[in-house]
Amino acid sequence: MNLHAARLHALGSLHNYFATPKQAIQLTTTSSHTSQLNFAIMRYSRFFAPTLRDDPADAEVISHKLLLRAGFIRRVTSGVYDFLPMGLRVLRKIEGIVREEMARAGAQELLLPMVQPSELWKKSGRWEKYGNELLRFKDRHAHESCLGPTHEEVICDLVSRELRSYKQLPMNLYQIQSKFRDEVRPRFGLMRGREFIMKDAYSFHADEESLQAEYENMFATYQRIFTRLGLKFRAVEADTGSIGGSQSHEFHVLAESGEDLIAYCSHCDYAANVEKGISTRDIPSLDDAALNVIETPNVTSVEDVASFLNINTSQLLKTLIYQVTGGEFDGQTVAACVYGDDTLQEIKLARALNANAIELADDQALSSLGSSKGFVGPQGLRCKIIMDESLRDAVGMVAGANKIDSHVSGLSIHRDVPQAGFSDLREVRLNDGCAHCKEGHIKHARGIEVGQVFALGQQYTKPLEVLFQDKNGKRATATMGCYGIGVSRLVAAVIEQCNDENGMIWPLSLAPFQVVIITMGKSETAMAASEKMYQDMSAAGIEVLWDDRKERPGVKFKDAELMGLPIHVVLGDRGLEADAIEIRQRAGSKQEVSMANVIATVQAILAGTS
RNA sequence: CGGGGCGUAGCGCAGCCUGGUAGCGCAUCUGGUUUGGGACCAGAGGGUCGGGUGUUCGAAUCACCCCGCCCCGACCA
Repeated sequence: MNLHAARLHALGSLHNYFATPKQAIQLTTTSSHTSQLNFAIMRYSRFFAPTLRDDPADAEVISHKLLLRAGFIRRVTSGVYDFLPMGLRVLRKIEGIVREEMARAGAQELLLPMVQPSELWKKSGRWEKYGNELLRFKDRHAHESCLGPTHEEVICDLVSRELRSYKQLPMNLYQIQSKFRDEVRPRFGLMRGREFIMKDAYSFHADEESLQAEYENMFATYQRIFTRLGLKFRAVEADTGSIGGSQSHEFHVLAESGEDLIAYCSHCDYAANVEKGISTRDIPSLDDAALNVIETPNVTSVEDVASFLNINTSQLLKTLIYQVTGGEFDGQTVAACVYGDDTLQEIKLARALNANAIELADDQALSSLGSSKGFVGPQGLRCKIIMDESLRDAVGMVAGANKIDSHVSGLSIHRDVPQAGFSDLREVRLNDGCAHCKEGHIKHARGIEVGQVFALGQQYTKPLEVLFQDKNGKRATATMGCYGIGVSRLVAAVIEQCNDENGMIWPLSLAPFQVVIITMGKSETAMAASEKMYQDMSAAGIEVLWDDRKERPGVKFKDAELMGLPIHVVLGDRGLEADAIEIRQRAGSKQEVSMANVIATVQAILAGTS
């Protein structure tokens, strides 16, 4: 039989397997372990899971290293990966849990296209606003399209065409699908890919209360999902970013390698992304004084000015000039001020200005404002000036004099910068006071963002005209929420939390296989006992991989541990003769049981009763 | 986009400075000895040295350009 014919034959068996499992089991029991292609038995010797002994040189974080080493993924190009069978199995497990919980929450699954026409994005205004992350292209008819980074436009288009009555609302539709975002800097393997798999849900409502209820429903659903995935996580208040809307929470898996910084209160349950978090700071009490110009030759940075004048950095006013793109101040420069010992949070500033993007202005822009780099102050600047709330009543401050080698002292915001606007601009600092409970102080943690929920309101439903007839027979615009989970990112996030020096450690709910049978040696008895064990376990509904390779024991143990398979059943002549079969758990423990008790023991472990 | 680094066999690397047509470990294949924690011996296969141009009798090596990848920053569901 040539290879092609063998494949057809094997596929025939596979077909039978799906049609009648029992029959397939009979088919496989008749086959010996010398058969060339047997798709029904998960034999490691035939399984596509190429493991590596060394860490690949271009992997930095542990999840990326382990995913590559264990043969779960391979890189195709920057930020784009193949999922090999092992990786796909984990991905499917995660998807399964997400699907179960979304179904429980009352959401319905559908599938939207990845290729989207520019028209919809122009309607929502994001064709211009979304930036370079949106991969745009033209088809053969020169029609502009993009790869979907998210699906608000498409879902609104669909729903707008089918929604008639308030009686159809609320509804929550979701999909699990590939997204493409042309990230500036993809990194860390599955953690920040350009193409990635996301569960995105969109809910539509007749009113705000209904949206609030669904927001809470999804919030609770996310908590259940991440709990079932065995993760240590935290829900935090979040900026709404390019998705927009009025309210948002992010769900973060706590991990050192996380790209996000989370601020949380030591006392109450307040937690927020630093992009959004608020806190209280000590306001220095300074005496009001007259404005006075002082010579500060070559002294430019906050630290240098403070030490030159022998004052605290909190007495200084830090003024930063930004070039704004989009919004009311499009194309203009804007000055932003915080206390000298604070950091300006640029996302907050962009948000306060309703800008698409902000960028620190260059020296030229400074001089055209009549100022000079290193000596910028707000007084007399001919541009929009926005200050952090904490500066509202500040007096006696030191600021740049907008003149080389000069600063001013005695600056009073009310008196000297009366036109200033105020907004929350400062980044929360470690040990700041908690603005919510007023008792605790701010602490920091690193997180991997794996989910986010948004109350969008009518931001998309208005421009895309998602309309319905309300109770009174009047036309109304639907209210919307959206809810995302980074499914492929979760694969990495779980590994970041669950690993040791030998490799991954999958929780039972996510493991690519629950059990691996490790056959020691190649004696006929060990092979036959292993194959029978494989059959019996499969029949008992256990997901099992049989390591039938002609490898030495150490190699098999190392690979099983690297791949993090939870239960290892070791079958060798020694154990078989003594009727003491070793069962090891990847998480640590091991025991020996008689052959007759192996399956019951494994089932007890799987049921969590052992 | 700014800064730094890298690109030589499937993986990890040496060779480059000082030009002479490629090497090591692991992996793979064959044979043998092994077999409860990444074995050993013998043999073999596999590389247009990221690509192009130039300098040169001769380029992995020197010069220039391009491409790709990684890290830090900027940016970002």
